Amino acid sequence: MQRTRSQQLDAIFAALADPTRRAIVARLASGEASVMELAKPFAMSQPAISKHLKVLERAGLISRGQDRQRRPRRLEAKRLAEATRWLERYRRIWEANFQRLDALLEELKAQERPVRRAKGGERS
Amino acid sequence: MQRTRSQQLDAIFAALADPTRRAIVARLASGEASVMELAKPFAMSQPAISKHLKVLERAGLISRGQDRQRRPRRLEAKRLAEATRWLERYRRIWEANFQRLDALLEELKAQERPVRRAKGGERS
DNA sequence: GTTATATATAACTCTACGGTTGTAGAACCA
DNA sequence: TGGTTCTACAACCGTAGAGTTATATATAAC
Repeated sequence: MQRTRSQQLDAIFAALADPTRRAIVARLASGEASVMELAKPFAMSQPAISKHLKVLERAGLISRGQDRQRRPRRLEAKRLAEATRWLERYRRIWEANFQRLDALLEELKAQERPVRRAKGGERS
Repeated sequence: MQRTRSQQLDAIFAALADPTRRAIVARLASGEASVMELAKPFAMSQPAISKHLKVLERAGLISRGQDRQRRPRRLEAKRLAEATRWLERYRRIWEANFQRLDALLEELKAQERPVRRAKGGERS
């Protein structure tokens, strides 16, 4: 059902907005693990963990392997990178603007010209 | 009420898991804006936008200024950086492990020694 | 075959979220 | 003063999320 890029980001960020799921990601960063192994550290039922894994999987953050009855999960770094890219982008833009703003304020201060915004509310 | 670092990450990622809020962040990356200005592009009531702004604010991603009746919002790049740091961390670790795994597989293949996992399930 | 282990699914509860409308309050304008 | 503009708040509704227990499926072991 072809998800848009925006829907992908929805899924990725939503998946990471839960401490249990972030802990799972952290755990998987040091190697693949079965559902049981992943469940062990948490005071939570196995189905609950399976649900969390499903969320992470739908977000593309992890994938399922196969080893006998086990279905070990592993990280998919691509999607982590995708989220990172989104964040980095706006952080950079904003930081650039911040420096521009600094420069602008210096300029205005030098000119001693107070600015009153017009009703139309034009944005730079 | 002193939020833990984990709760902060909860709030940040949850805030970014909504397309409207990401669009608002994108908009604010190019300069501060009033609630009305932020609401304009969306087919959504003003209170809805105010709610979204509250979510972003609770996550520390934006802050409120004051200009007459307006309460212009601006980005707080610090928190974007915080989320980025979390993501980067596990992406890097995993990528490092991925390369180690490659090396390990080469090694195993060279030795032609099939490994059967013992019952205890020790993790490397 | 039976039994055990590992995982997934179903059905349910409870709460949080994203939207609505209506209204209140604060700052400006005439 | 009265009216307009901008924002916030309250109450409500529908749906999705995170957990539960119970059960089903799949692979393995005996």
